[in-house]
Parts: sequence; C-alpha cells; structure tokens
Amino acid sequence: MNGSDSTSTVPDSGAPRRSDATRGAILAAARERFATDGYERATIRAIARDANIDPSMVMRYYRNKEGLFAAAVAIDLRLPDVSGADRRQDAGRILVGHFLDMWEDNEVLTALLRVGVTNQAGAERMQGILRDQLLPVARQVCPDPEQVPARAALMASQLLGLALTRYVLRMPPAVGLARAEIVAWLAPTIQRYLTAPSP
Amino acid sequence: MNGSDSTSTVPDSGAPRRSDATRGAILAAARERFATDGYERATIRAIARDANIDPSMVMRYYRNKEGLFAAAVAIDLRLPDVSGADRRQDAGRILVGHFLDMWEDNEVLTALLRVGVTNQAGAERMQGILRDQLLPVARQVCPDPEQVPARAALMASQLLGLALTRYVLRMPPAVGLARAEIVAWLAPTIQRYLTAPSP
DNA sequence: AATGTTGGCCAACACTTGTTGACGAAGGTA
DNA sequence: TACCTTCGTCAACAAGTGTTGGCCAACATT
Repeated sequence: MNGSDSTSTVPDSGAPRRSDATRGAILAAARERFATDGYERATIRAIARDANIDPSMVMRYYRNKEGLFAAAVAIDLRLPDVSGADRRQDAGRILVGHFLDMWEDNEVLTALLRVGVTNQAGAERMQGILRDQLLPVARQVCPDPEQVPARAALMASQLLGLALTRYVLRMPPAVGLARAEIVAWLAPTIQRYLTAPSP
Repeated sequence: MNGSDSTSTVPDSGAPRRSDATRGAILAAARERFATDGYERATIRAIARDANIDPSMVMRYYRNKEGLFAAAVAIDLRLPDVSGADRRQDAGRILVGHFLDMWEDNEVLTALLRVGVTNQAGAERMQGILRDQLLPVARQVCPDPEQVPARAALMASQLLGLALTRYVLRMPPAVGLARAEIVAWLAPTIQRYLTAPSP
C-alpha cells in the first residue's frame, strides 16, 4: 500500500518537500488505477481515495488529469546492450527475456498499454518509446540502417502482442505459457526480424 | 454514412420491422464510435447524434449501453480452411493475408480491440473469438492436439500485435509497411508457430 | 372510421466527472 | 511571540453521463 515500488516514487528534482510522501502515494495509486482501469475509468476521486487524501490535492500537485498521467507513467525499458558481436546473435533471446522481466513486475507498462489504446496522448507516448528506446536497439544489430524502423516496428508488434494477449486480455492459453516456453518460441522471431535478410 | 458495411446491418432474425433503417443507422454509428473512441468515450448521445435520432431510441432498441455494444460488435473472422495438404504448408501466408484483408476494411475489429483492452465484457468477447475461431484453425494444421491452445495463442499474439501497432497505436513505421512486406515477414512466424516442432 | 401498435422526440431524473476556491491546521522563520 | 508558507479538507460548481417515462404522429388492422 505504500511506495516500495520498482520505479522510484520520489523524483530527484528540486529540494525535498514535506509533501513528498503524499505525492508519492498519489503517483502509486494513479499507476495502479491506470493499469487496471485505463484512462477514462481511472477517476481522480478513486485515485485520491486509494491514496487517502482529498481529490483536490491531485489537482494542486499535478494540475489536471493529463498532468497526473504524465507524471505517473514515466517509462524506461532499460534495454540491454546487444551490440557486442557475441550478443548480437543472441539478441532475440536476450530481448524477449528482458521484456518479460520488465512486464512481470511493472504495472506501469500495463497502464501505458491500456491508456495508449484509448487516449491520444498515451498513443503518442508509446510511439515515443518505440522511437527513443526500441529503435536504437534495432540499430545496434540491424545491418541496413534504412530498414531499422521497419524491423523495430516488427519487433514491437510481436512483443506488444504478447503483452496484450497475456497481461491485458488475459487469454487463458497465453497466460498459461511458461516463461521458458515464451522465450523459446519468440526469441527466433525477434532474432529474424532484427537480423535476417529482408525476405 | 449509411449501412453498406461488410457485416450485414439488418439481422435476419424475426420479421422485418419498420424501424430497421433506424436500427441499422444506430449500429453503424455505434461501430464507428466504439472503433475510434473506445467503450467509455463512445457516448450514447454521440452515437445517437451520428445516427440522427434521439438517445432514448438507443435504449429502447438495445436496452442499455452494454446491449448496444453486444449487438454492434458481432465478429466472424471467416477464417479460410487450411486443412488441405497443399494449403497446410502455406497456412502462414494465407492466414496473414486474410487477417490483413479483414482489418483493412472492418472497423468492427478495431472497435473490439479498443474495447477489449478497457472493458471486461470486451476482453471476454476476444477470448471467445480465440477459442471459437482461431483455435479450430490451429487444430487443422497443428500435429499435437495438446499444443493447439498454446500455438493458437502465439499466433494471436503476433496477429493482434500487428493490428495494435498498425491500426490502433498507429506507430509510423508500422503504418508505413506495405501489405506485401507484412505478409513476407509475418507468414514464416505464423507458419512456425503452427507447424514447427515445439522448441 | 375507430382502434391498437409502432416509431420518434422531449424533458427530466439521479448520478458522476474534472475542477475550483475558500478556509483552517501545521510547521518553519523572524 | 508573530508571521508566512506549506499541507490538507470541505463544499460546491458546471458539465456530461446513462437511463426513464410521458406524449404525439404515423401506420396497420379491423
């Protein structure tokens, strides 16, 4: 119920304020609500109730609902480096494994996916992640620079598709897959999208 | 603006009523709104305005918002038969092509995906489609019956992931892919998920 | 022509939403 | 002590939501 998250609750910008605890509680509650309910159904009142404060505090600290979402959902995929010659041929396996780790204990990713589907700002945020984080990884291992965007998009389609069916739609057979199975099946796909000659 | 959809607007149940035109207009408007706005933001008032009728008519004909959604989003993927020995090795190519055809001119699929992400009823509907339509196809080409659900789920993850990045999130590199490119890249993936020995 | 049925609109309901401003309590500083 | 900033609550607003029931015109049936 308190802020022992994986993502730091207290931002390191500015001097520490007396209200940092409240600010953190709001962010934590917001992340949870956005993840489970999506943007529209995650009401400020519900978030405030979860954080045990008054709804007006949310407005004071984050201006409005969009500002709250922007503050609550800050994503760094911490994608590993796969530029080494030995790692380049293992990129698929490494990336799929890392992706699963990220998704398993990070409700922020589910929140962003849910919001991205129904909210324009959320969709643009996801486009930014593809551009700023996934694309550089593709550049590390992809031979032809011109094909990098397409290959990164293909990789995103498979990885996000898995997250969608498994963590959001919770389709039973997708939920039932063991981690090792997912890696074994998806790694060759990602590897091919990144490094195989274009078909 | 009228009901020249791929999915029949007038259901073939019961005698033709004088209000069938209105009913159809409501369904068409609902499909469009659900597709572009998702469940929550697609308000009955907006749908009624699009259909040029009073909001109360929607309630009279479809009981409530959930009933309207259930009536508006009825999906038949019309998946082709791939049980023939010659077609079995082309299943990947056939299915990806068919899937793209379906998505390109069918806003109902986008609607269901948008709603499935934020609405429990929508998510269950998608689970039903996987179970009743995708799974049988996997059964046609998959050797081991016990692996059918897992393989169908893998296929769904890649196909839905493409739809997500291309038609919902509209990530630029995914939108920029040509139809032939998508088929060429994704067909081997689907083919492998369906027929390759489990890794 | 009289009747019952259907299609449609209007006005209102109970409720929830995001958002705002006034006001008091707590804490630091002079 | 007095002052000023910060933190928090309370009550309310304006707008929009799904939903309901009453009323009237058009139609069909007898």
